[in-house]
Formats: sequence, C-alpha cells, structure tokens
Amino acid sequence: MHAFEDLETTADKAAKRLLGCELHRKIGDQTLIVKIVETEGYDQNDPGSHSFVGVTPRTKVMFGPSGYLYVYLIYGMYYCMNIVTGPKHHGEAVLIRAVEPISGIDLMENNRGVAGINLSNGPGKLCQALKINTNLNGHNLLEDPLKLVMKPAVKSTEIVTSTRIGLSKAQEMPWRFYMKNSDFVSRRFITDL
DNA sequence: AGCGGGATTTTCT
DNA sequence: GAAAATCCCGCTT
Repeated sequence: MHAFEDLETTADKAAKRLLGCELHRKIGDQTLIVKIVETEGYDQNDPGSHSFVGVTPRTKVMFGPSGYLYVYLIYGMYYCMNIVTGPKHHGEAVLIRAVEPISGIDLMENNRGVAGINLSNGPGKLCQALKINTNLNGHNLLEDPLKLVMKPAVKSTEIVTSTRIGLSKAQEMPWRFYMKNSDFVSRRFITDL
C-alpha cells in the first residue's frame, strides 16, 4: 500500500479520482497550492496518447510506476504536466488541464504576467503559474518541490465528462473530466455527455 | 463570441 | 521534415 493506491487503475478512472486533489509546489520558502479541476486520461491503446507508439526516451516515464510526473514541451513553447497512473509497464497518465489557485496567488500572477481566470485555466498556463518544466520530468510526487496531495473523491454528480481537447486523433474518446462548478475549467460544452 | 494565424523547438519518421 | 495533448493577439461578426 502506498499513498497513491487510487492511481493504480486505468487512466480514465484515475483522471476522475484526481479531481479535487491538490498540488503543493515549493519555490524557495514559498508554497503554491492549487486544486485540480480538469483532467484528461491517456493510455497506450489510445492513438491520441504519446505512449501509443511504445517506450521511447520521451515516453518512458509514462511506462513507469504511478505517482510520478511526466512533463513535455508542446508546440515548442509551453509545458504540459501529467500524473503517471496504472501499474508499471502500462503507458498511462493523466494530463492536468486546469487548476484553481488556493495559496500563493501573488507569485503565480508574477509567473504568468496576468491575473484572474487566465492564471491557470489551461495546461500550458498552469505550468507557467507553477514554474513546471522538463527539469521536473520523472519527479516523485511524494517529495518536494512538488507534491500531490490526495483528497476525498468528488461526487460523480459534480463531474462533467466530455471529449478531449486539441487532439488530431481519437478525438471522440470521452476521457476529459471537469468539476461542474469551477470557474477555471478551460472549455465547457465540448460534446458533454 | 468566434475564427485564423504566428510563435518556436522537440520528437520521431 | 512534419507534426505537435497550446496560447495569445487581432480581426470579423
């Protein structure tokens, strides 16, 4: 048994389970705290997933144990962060698409250069707010400077299921989940189910 | 509110 | 060499 038992499952179930959980990002003597409000699942049988092609230098973290961080550069400019899920040797992970700031908002505003909703309502935005980059690829989320803190599972009546965003393949898979009542969701009503 | 283009670089074919 | 799990700005309705 370890702290992230609930992540030892398929990416879609883990994606739902991660809603409402917190990330604690330590920078110097400050700790930024955010709540996860939007996620997407990816697995190795999924043409939209990086792990679909198998183990490569880039995807090897996805095939490792759950509870680790997978970070990649997207469109040459932005970072996206994922939490690895499923058992070892399964290429599964959950993309964090939006978070709500809880603590350290001033520093996040400095990191982003904006305030309000645009602080963290998208995968590239939240990585900028939390100063996440590929230096943290493969990081263990039980340890500083970035910890995942599990919270009680959110009720299914508060979760909206929809198709994923930004993909050119497997767009129809309903593996995006978000909190119905959050203002920080990146987009609403993308083929909600 | 919605569409279109540009920025920029790693990754694998 | 093309594509990519994005964001921002400017233009049009």
